Amino acid sequence: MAYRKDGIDTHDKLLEVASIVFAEKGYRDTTVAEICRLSHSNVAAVNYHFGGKDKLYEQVWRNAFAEAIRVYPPDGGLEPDAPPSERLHALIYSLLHRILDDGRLGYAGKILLQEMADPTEVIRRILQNLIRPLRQRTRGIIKELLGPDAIDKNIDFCLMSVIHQCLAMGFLREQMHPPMFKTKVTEERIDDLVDHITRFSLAGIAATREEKL
Amino acid sequence: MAYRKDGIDTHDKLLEVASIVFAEKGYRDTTVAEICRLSHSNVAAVNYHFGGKDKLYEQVWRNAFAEAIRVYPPDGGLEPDAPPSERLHALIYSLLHRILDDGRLGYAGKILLQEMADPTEVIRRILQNLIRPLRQRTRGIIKELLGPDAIDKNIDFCLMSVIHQCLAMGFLREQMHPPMFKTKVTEERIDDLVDHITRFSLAGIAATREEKL
Amino acid sequence: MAYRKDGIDTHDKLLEVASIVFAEKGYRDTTVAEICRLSHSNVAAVNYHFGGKDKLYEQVWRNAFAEAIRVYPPDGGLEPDAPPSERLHALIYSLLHRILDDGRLGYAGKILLQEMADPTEVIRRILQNLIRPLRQRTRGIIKELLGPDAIDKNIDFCLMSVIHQCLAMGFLREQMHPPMFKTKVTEERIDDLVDHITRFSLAGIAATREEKL
Amino acid sequence: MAYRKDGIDTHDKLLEVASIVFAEKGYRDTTVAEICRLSHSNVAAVNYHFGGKDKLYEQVWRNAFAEAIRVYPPDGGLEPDAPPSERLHALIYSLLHRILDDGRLGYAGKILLQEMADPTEVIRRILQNLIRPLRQRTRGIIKELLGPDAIDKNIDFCLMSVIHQCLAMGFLREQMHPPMFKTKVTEERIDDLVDHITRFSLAGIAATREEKL
DNA sequence: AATGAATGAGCCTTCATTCAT
DNA sequence: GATGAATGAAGGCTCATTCAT
Repeated sequence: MAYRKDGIDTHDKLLEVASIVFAEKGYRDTTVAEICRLSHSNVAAVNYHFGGKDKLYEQVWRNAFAEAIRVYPPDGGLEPDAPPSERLHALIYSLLHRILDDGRLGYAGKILLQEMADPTEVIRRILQNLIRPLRQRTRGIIKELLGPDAIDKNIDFCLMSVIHQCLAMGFLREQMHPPMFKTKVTEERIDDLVDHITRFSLAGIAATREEKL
Repeated sequence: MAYRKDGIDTHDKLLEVASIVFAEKGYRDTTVAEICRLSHSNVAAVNYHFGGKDKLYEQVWRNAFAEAIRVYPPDGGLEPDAPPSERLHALIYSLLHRILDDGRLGYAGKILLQEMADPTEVIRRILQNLIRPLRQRTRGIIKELLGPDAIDKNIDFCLMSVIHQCLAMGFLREQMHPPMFKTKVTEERIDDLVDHITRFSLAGIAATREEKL
Repeated sequence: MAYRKDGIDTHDKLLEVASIVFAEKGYRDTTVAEICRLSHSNVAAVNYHFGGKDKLYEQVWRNAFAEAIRVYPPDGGLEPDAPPSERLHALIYSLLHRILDDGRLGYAGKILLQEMADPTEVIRRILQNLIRPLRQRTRGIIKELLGPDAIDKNIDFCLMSVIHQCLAMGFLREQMHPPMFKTKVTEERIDDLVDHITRFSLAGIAATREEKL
Repeated sequence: MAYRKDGIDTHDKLLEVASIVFAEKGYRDTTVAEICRLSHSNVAAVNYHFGGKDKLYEQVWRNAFAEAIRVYPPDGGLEPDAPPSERLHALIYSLLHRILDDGRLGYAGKILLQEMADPTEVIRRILQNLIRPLRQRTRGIIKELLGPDAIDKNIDFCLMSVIHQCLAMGFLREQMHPPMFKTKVTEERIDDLVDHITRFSLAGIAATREEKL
């Protein structure tokens, strides 16, 4: 009985189901039994195929992140020598879509946020490795926008402002939305939001730059 | 010291310990047994004094929020007719301090963020009731800054930008710090950050306003 | 603070409340805390006044039985030399009313039945002591009706038939009523039932007597 | 013998032990731990195989009832057009044996009575579904014996008299025996009791019939 | 390669009772 | 005489993991 009825092997099915369940409930609230049940596998399957709940989670997470990067690359197809304002726009575009575009990314965005909010020890190291390039790229753009005299502290503060505007959308979207905003961020309006954050941030960055002169 | 004169000691000790443990581990990972052990109480103490783990959690949360509001009131002592830019500064000041100032607030900030990241059903209702006034206040300031012709969508987007810059500091501070920023936000530098976010945001808001003209 | 607001002392109030709660839920499902709460006493009151849950229960039971006997004495006011058929009627009358007449007896009947269905070790001894006289009286009447040649086995069988018709009313009234019978035995109809059981039993006894001739 | 080839052994052993323990102590006083211990199983075994204490209890109860009906079918092998007095005899025979014949039925009778005396919410529904046919059958026989002019009230009263004579045997056998009767109802004498109840009841029914003329 | 029965540690909660006041 | 805070034993249940097949 090596083959499944649906032609997907147990390993992949587990991974697929686990992505959904982990994304919705988080690591701690997800039970191995539920994943196996939804995968039409037996309860030992997770341990058999992945060596434990934590290992499965790590694998799910790697897949999610890789997929997010693949679909929405940070450069957005731009040449490295494009104007920094355009590169910032591309970066915000990719970051926001990764987080909010459930439709295309499956559960990658949700898992990313879940993990950031309540990090598992297993994942900390991966997170850092994967995020470092993103940080460097964004930092470079902001540094360019601020000019050669920019001090580290200001760069970091602007970096925070830009990135936090994007990331917080994921965290707070569901919790805060009904009570917080009148405008619901549907997938169709993500691009509006991208434009807003870009414009808002470019002005903000410029303002802190003038300050330094 | 098996028996005490009144239950206040045990009650308060339980609450204090619970604040710490809940803040550090979150609701789900905290065990009643641990709280009782650290409080030098019996395992039944939580049920006796609070009626259950969830009730204790709710109480901890209420205390944390009340304390945060008390120490850092949203108006920051400003008159209601102060200039909107000053009121925005005061608001960002109080919000950021509530979130980041562990020293003065104890565990209020951590618990607030924990709950936002991984909301418990118990808390949703409270959260909304308590946050609504804050949102209204902020929204009012931004509307003032944007002028009478501002459309809801733009107001909401600016509201997001401002609030998210602040809130995300809490979520991401620990997780992101080492890999993300060179500058560590110590308590001494919170005020720098407040100034930055205010300046950044005022410029951002102004930029989206010009757009609409 | 020796006196209560309502002028009933704690001891009696506990007893009264306990009668109700024990009758409704049985010994095991009744909690000391509930009795004390309904009595507006503190949780230690039961232990303080009665020495424990079991002791309180025993007291409640004694009261219930004594009250039942007092209100409906087994002889029904008849002279000992009344015709046996009348004395049987009086006995069935008193037994059935004790069991079914909640209105007048308070919870005596319910407790009696509760205990018979699921006897507590504490109570067994009391039950036997109190029931023995009743059994003897009933046995005497039936023996008279069966005549001098009656054998013990027949006397016992008729005794069972008569008593079980009455007692089972209590056990099965609530459980069996809706599904079992179209006729609901309200308090107004108890006397009809008394007449029925008397007539039914007299004929039954007579029939077994003829058999022996 | 920690692991078994299939779960049937453990499952059945659990069921068997549970039947005994539930029958002897009732639902509330039976602990899952005891059942597991006596079954040489782990404490989690009940939850694994049955989904909880209540589910196990329901299963035990279903088995007990099914077995009782199987061994002593209500018609006792009689044709439906047999004389009503014979059908009544068959019905009393099967009912009484179900209740009293521990030897053949295992613990079916005890559980049946336990549940009737102290009904669990879980079981109420089942009880009614299973007992309804029995009631209808008995009611039909009595109606036949009473003749076409019988009124509902009289039918119900006779139905009570017949059924209660049988059922009460189960409830009261152990509690009442020593103090109540000289004759112990051993299994050998059940048939004597069946004959007695049948004769007693036929005469009783006839007596109430004459009354109506 | 895969299964599923079985495990045991751990969790939250209930409750009768105790004890210092 | 009365209180109520505190206790600890016990109960049912969950869940990731193990192991014999």
